[in-house]
Amino acid sequence: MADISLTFPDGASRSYPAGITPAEVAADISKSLAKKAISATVDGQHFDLQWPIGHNADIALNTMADDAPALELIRHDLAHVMARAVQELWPDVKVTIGPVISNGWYYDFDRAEPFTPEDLGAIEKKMREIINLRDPVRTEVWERDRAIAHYRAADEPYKVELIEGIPGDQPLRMYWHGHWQDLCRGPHLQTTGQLPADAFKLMSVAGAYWRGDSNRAMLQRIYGVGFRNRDDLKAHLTMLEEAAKRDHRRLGREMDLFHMQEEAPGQVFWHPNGWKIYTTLQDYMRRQQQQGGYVEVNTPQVVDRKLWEASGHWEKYQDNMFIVEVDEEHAREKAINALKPMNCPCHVQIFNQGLKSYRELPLRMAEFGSCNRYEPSGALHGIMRVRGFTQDDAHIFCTEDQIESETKKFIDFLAAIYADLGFPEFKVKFSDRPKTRAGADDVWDKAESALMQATEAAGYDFTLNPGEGAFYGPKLEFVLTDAIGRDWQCGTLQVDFVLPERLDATYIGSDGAKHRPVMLHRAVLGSFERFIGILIEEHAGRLPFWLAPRQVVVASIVSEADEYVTEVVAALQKAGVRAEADLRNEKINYKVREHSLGKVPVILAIGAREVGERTVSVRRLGDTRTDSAGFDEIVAQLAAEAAPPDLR
RNA sequence: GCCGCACUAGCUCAGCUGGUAGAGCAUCGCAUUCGUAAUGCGGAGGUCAGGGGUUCGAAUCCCUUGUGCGGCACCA
Repeated sequence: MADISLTFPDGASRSYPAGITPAEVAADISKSLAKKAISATVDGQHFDLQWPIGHNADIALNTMADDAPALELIRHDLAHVMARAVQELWPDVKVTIGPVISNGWYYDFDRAEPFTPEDLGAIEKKMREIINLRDPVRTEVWERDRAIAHYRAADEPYKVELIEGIPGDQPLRMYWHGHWQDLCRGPHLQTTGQLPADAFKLMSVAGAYWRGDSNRAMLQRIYGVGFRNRDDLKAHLTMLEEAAKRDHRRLGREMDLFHMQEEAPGQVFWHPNGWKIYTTLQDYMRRQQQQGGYVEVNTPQVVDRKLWEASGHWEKYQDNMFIVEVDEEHAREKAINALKPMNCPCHVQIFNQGLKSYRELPLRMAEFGSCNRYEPSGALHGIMRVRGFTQDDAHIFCTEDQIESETKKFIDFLAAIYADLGFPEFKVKFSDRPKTRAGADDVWDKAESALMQATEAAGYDFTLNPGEGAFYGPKLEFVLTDAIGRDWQCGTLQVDFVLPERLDATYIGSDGAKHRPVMLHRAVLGSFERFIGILIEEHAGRLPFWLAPRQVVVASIVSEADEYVTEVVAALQKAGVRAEADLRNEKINYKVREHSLGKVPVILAIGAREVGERTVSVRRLGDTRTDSAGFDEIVAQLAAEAAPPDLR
């Protein structure tokens, strides 16, 4: 066989017979490397030690010291070991797929009985036993027919279906972890003995549809996390505990911001503290919109189905709308209405009043639109995913030529607001045409290219989300991440050539003829509910001073200070600071603890000394030090801090 | 919506295999005037999510409805 040349990371090259495996290369270099190696990187591809190398290539041998390959292999092999453990414990369980995900892996099984928490413990135990067997990992390439026949004989229908879905010319790779066999593209470790038996944990079991299709079988998915060593695992589990403390549902209760109850599932009862955040944010957004050239409107909640039929929403989203039927006792004819699930059709109605000139475009029409959607019960999540919410919604009516400049303008607008609100980083996703959609393909071509060009012109990278666009047009999504790493879409920008057509929106062009405007649907926060949920989690409840619902508590140390405390509170309130007095007959320790737990950013403690000096003792949240400040000084300072970022 | 799990005082939670409900914190009362993360004592507070069943007897077992939680699917 011809020789090939392999180039190592240090630049050195060696000649080997073609078809040599990385394992053999490692053995050629040293015995210890042969033992320590876990995989190779060949021309940038993660490569199994057993795979033959057929041509000249760059090669690096990986060990457990190499982060990315090590973690990928640990998690991938653990997925296989878990599936083997499950089938050893319950031989009738059918296996499906088990990919690596962030921090771990999952594997989907078909089993009649549900897996219990006790089962997870038994599986973990069996996994450790398997790891301790130090079984070799072996791989072979199989012919397709042989693989199908094998899985038919083994009564593994999901594997048969997987293979049938793989293009015929693609080789099928089998892996054995000891006696246990799985179809897998690899790569894998040399032996299960290379797995850390004390650095993984099975986390949960959950339902998951086969191939993500809600019409198909519901499988049982077991999630696991795996790391290189026990300390990393412990650090991960600690991080999860810390993240749970930031959960907006928990902080919402602890800070007395809002509650929800079963008589109104998916809808928020805002308490005074939470509503203060909401209105402060809304006031800020209203000022931003005025600066950004928007006009603000307000439209009806209960709207006849005829409008939703005209817009096309009735056909597609009827099941997700709150239907309001007017009783025949109240009306001559029974009318079917829906609570508005979005604002766009109503905004077009405003646009359609009177003739619009091209001189009025772009017309940016904003509404803090209160919407209701009957979201599936399983989708509800705290105040992040609700059935009643308010969007910072706007529709920009413009010409095709204005799409690019309006898009760029909007992205800049959004980025500045996110920065003000403490989110300098966000993800951008571009979603193109979905399978079911309105409008002709050439219109979609136009919309997609206009939006993409504008995004690039604005200087933002985006990831493509194929087929995820709205039914009327492509969209950009601006995504923020919550405390436990879940992504939430907040801002959006959607190009729409369809709705103006359906609702017959027109303007008079410079040529004196009627033309269709384009609509850009856009939101920055998305919904106030979701955005506030993310704000709470991002700051772990310790909101920036200007957004904090309770900014200052002035606490007396002795009752002789009460009068002066009241005077300080009044002065702060007059200066626009949300201040309150705590005159209760309690120790200062007690008050400091309580208000600290309540995430009040500033506590001013006042005892006999402060009364005498007309000063205050200042304690900032998260800081155990205290400072002394004069009366006028602290009022001026806190008033300045209380100003929203756009008014500083 | 689907799969699984859960629901006990305002909150966090205990209550073994069925024998008739408990703690801490919060609340209320009394005492305490205290220097930066819990002052002491006392009182009150629950149709054990709702409904149905099994049983001499159900917080506990079964069915059902609701809501929540973790995923999946969905997200105009």
